[in-house]
Amino acid sequence: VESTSGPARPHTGRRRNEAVRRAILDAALRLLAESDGSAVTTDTIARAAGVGKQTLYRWWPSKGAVLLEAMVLRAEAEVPTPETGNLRADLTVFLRGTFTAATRYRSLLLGVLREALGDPDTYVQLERFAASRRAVLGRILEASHRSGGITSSDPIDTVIDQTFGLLWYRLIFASAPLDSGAAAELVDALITQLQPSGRGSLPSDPGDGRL
Amino acid sequence: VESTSGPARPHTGRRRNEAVRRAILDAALRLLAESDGSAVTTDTIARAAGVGKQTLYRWWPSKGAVLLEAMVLRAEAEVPTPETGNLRADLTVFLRGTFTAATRYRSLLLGVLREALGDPDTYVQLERFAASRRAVLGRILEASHRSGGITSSDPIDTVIDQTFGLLWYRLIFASAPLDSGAAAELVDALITQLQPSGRGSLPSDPGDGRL
Amino acid sequence: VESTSGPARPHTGRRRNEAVRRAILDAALRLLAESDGSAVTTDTIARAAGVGKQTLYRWWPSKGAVLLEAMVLRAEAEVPTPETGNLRADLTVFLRGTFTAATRYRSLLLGVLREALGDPDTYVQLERFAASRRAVLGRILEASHRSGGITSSDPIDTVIDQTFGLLWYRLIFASAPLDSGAAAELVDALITQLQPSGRGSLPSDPGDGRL
Amino acid sequence: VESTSGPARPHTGRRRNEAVRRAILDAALRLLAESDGSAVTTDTIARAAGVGKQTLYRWWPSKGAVLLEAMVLRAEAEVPTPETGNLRADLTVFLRGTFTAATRYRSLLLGVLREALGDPDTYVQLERFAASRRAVLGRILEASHRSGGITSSDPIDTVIDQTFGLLWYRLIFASAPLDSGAAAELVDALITQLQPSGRGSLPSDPGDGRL
DNA sequence: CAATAAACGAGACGGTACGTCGAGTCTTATC
DNA sequence: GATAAGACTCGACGTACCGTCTCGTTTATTG
Repeated sequence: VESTSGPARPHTGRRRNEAVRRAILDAALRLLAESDGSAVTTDTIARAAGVGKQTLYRWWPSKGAVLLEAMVLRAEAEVPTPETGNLRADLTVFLRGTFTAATRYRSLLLGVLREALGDPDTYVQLERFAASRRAVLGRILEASHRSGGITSSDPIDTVIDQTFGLLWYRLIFASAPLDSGAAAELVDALITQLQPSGRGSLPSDPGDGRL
Repeated sequence: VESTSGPARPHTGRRRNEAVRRAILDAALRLLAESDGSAVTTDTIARAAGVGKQTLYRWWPSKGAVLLEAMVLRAEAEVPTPETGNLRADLTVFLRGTFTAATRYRSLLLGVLREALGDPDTYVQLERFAASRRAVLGRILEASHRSGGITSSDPIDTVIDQTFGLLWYRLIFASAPLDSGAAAELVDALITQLQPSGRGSLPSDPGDGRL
Repeated sequence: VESTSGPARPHTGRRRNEAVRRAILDAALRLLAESDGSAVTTDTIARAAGVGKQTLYRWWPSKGAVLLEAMVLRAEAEVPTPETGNLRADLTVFLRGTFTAATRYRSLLLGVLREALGDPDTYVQLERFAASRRAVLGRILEASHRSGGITSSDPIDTVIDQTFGLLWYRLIFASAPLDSGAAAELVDALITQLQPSGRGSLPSDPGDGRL
Repeated sequence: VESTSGPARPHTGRRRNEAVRRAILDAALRLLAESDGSAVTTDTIARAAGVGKQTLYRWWPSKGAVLLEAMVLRAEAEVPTPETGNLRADLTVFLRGTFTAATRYRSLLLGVLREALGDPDTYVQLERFAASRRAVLGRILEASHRSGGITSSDPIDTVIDQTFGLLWYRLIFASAPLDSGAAAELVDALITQLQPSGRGSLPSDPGDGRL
């Protein structure tokens, strides 16, 4: 009933079954959680969802896209984006939530990453997702900046990339846990870093000749 | 039988032929550099190296392992590990070198990462490599610590993971370049972060400011 | 959800493409006819048939099985099994047809034999085929026997094995042609052999004492 | 600088080790007897003989040639070639011996056959061997012929091919045993066949239609 | 008794074919 | 017309075996 001019053919054919979409996303998620990741094939996803493979490809362009959508859905559902204006508080909430969710969906994220590294389309999508996450963090940092104590704005990109970098790095290499302690430490570090350098010395970087 | 990698490589028996090993590693490197990464198959590596596929599998357990060894070799050859004791100088040299090499061998690194995410053996090896890189940076940071200026030592792991995290994150997502400017910015950030939390700039305070 | 009363699920999904089956069999046949036999690989068969290798292995367990089925098909299509009751006539028609077909498909038959000697599955199938051919000839001989002139029935197995033995022997070693002349000679020989021994002499085996 | 008067340098260096030759032949034989034939590779033969692979290829041109020589050796050692002039006796001894030996070395013979079907050189050698065996049988048949009772000589080739055909056919397909009983039956059959046609006894028609 | 030459055990090597696995497309029958 | 089942094409993977090549050693012949 979406035409404003009243279609003679109100609707032909079966509609897209929303339950099927959820089943596929859930199956992908579940398989990634349960198995080692090498068992997540298009066939197994389809079978686990009780779905034909073609249905999968009718709605997503590739396997990676399915994983990606599952990931985005999780990210949006689980990660808070509080903007109270209090830098330390906002940052803590955001990072704690992000780290927790990332840890829970580690194999999902790494599965998506793997796909993205092999498939340009998925890569672009994942890049977009990463950019949107950066934007969220950027907004938190800038909000605090505007509302108060922070004057340095140039190195914000570095700070952001350090943050998500640490996140992905620990996801990949598991060099240390991504728990609340890690979040707290990182919050301190970022705040220190963003404050005006106590030393009067400004890093006099004269421009680096970017390509 | 056109070995694209140069001179007649005499075919030694009984002992492992070192020239063959080099030819394979070189071919893997070259293919990753020249092509989009999807063209790097075991067949193409073997053919480019003028080598039978079996020889490849005689010495490496999988394709990923070959890429990995090529990567480790590059890392060791290209990245300096200066330990003069001057934190800022050492850090700058190390990060600049690391960033430059990583950028040059981006497709190699990402190729290895992709393989590692799909093959447990390769993953373990890559993890080991990452740990050894962390150790190098750790030694630089701790050396400076012992030799003077810095007293805070607890959050070193966070600093290290932030550093390599930023490196890998930018390799993957290309959110910003990994050039000398980035290195310089990061050096400042890390030093700030490692200094005593006294914003009143009192390095005499041995407290570490952790909450 | 297993029904105890047979297949509740008659058939779902795409059906086997008969054209593909024919294409594979034809390609195998053609390649064996055209080339020296060493060029008949699974890859070339699949490529010549315009088919993925996987399809080949979906329906046949090995390369030999494909050749075998091609052979059986030819045998059934080309060799007449006349049973008029007239021994000499029936035998002549059968042997002439068999010899002609065998000669035409010599490389096919030898290719199958080679595969069978290396692969137990193919061997079993070939054995079955040989048995069915023996049965056909056996029926001809026994039909004539029942309908008339021949009384000796015991040595029929020997006669049969001599016949197919000569066929295979000449296919393999090409010691003499397998033409109509050869068929005629063999017919005479077999009829003579099956008739009651004109001499009253029984072969008195003296025993030679060898193990 | 080749002397026309033979080699000025009669022999330098180590001589061929006869024990090695035997070890290789024995190993080939043993492996064929023990295993299913697919386990008889150049590597396993060499290893079983305690010999380097190169030694094998120093003296034989291919794997098939090794098997072939083992076979010929066995044939010469085991099969008697009696020529007393008594057709029935000679034939019985010859066939009994041949059948017994062939049965004992079945896997050897079939292994050789398999190699020959894939390797032209081995094929030629095997063909030569088969021809020499035919010649032996031919001499027995002709000797008897010359010495007396048999007048028909033209179909000797058919008789010979029927005989060895039955031998190989039963080796391959195991349709019936190759024991003394089989030999006795075959002797009767061949003698009957070679005698002047006992029924109407009209040897007056010499035309057989062969080209 | 050295120097030389060949045979030898070992096993790395180049190459060809094999049979398997997964991605994404196409077809059939059903709902 | 959307769906479940599953057959299809394509291409990469890792393995097996062949026959060649070289190493380092042993054994015989020659100077």
